[in-house]
Amino acid sequence: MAGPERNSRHARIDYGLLPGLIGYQVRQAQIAIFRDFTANLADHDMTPTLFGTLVLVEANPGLKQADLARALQLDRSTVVTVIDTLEHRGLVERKRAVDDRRSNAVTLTNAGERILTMLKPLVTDHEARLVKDLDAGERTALVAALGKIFPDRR
Amino acid sequence: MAGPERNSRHARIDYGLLPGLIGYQVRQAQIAIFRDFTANLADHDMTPTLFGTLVLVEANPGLKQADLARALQLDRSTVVTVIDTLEHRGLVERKRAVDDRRSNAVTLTNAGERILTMLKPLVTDHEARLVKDLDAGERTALVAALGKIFPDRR
DNA sequence: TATTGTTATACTCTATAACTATA
DNA sequence: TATAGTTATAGAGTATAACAATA
Repeated sequence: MAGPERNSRHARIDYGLLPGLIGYQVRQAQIAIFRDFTANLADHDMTPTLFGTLVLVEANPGLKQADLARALQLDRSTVVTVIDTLEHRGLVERKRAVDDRRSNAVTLTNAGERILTMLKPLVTDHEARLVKDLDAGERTALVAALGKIFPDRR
Repeated sequence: MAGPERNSRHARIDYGLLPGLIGYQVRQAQIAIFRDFTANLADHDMTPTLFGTLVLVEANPGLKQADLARALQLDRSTVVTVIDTLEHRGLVERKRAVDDRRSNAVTLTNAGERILTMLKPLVTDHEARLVKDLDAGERTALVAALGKIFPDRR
């Protein structure tokens, strides 16, 4: 067949102004990232939010749920569900905070520490796939630029 | 006030390895972007997916639903819901495609054209807020780098 | 045989509102 | 009065599986 048609059997479409929009690019990237993350960690039934929670609890033993909510931009009620999930799996524990008895101090269990040790290399592999087409400078610039997009982080 | 304490009454937490992860940064940015987008376009009850669909249909009159699904990384069944929503609002129309009678050719209505003309400046404002702390070079680099993260786009 | 659109269905993630206990 | 955690509930967005029509 002559003419400008491409090899793909799918229509070649015009993305209009979308490719120039940060919002569009971030959204599309996030869909791809989430798929790769969950596929790569499927054996551990792990999502980015659950993993991030484990990392934050490890880095801040006794972290309070409200602080976790602020850190991950989640509602307090959503954090209850997240901690419930991890607690049911035996990966974290809630204890009443000594300095403020309204709060829970969340800590990793030994099992939680072990899982996190296993997960980190998998996440490193996942990240390596994401940035495989970026050089070191592009990668650093990307992280820095993204960080400036949500300046409401404390 | 002396000392390194900050003004915030909230705990200052250690983000551990999260800030270095592309996946984390993209996710946090996306949450912030989605909130700003929907707040800014609340009067039009518009989401990024609905807006993106209008843009793609405008740029590709007669676009087929399956192509839209590929372009936005959505399932075909999800696209049915998206087009239903826009059709019920009178912004797009489905017609049977002449070249392939399995497919629908989706087009903007006049109302859809008008709405899109109104929305574009609002999205431009939204985008300007997102990148307000980035210079032009950072902005260009960010778009390019994000585009390389989901290379499965056709 | 494969693809398109559709339907029915269910799942995940998230938020809102109201409650309680503490501060 | 305000905040932390919880519960019940609901909504948005998404996908899976099965189907009819068409290629």
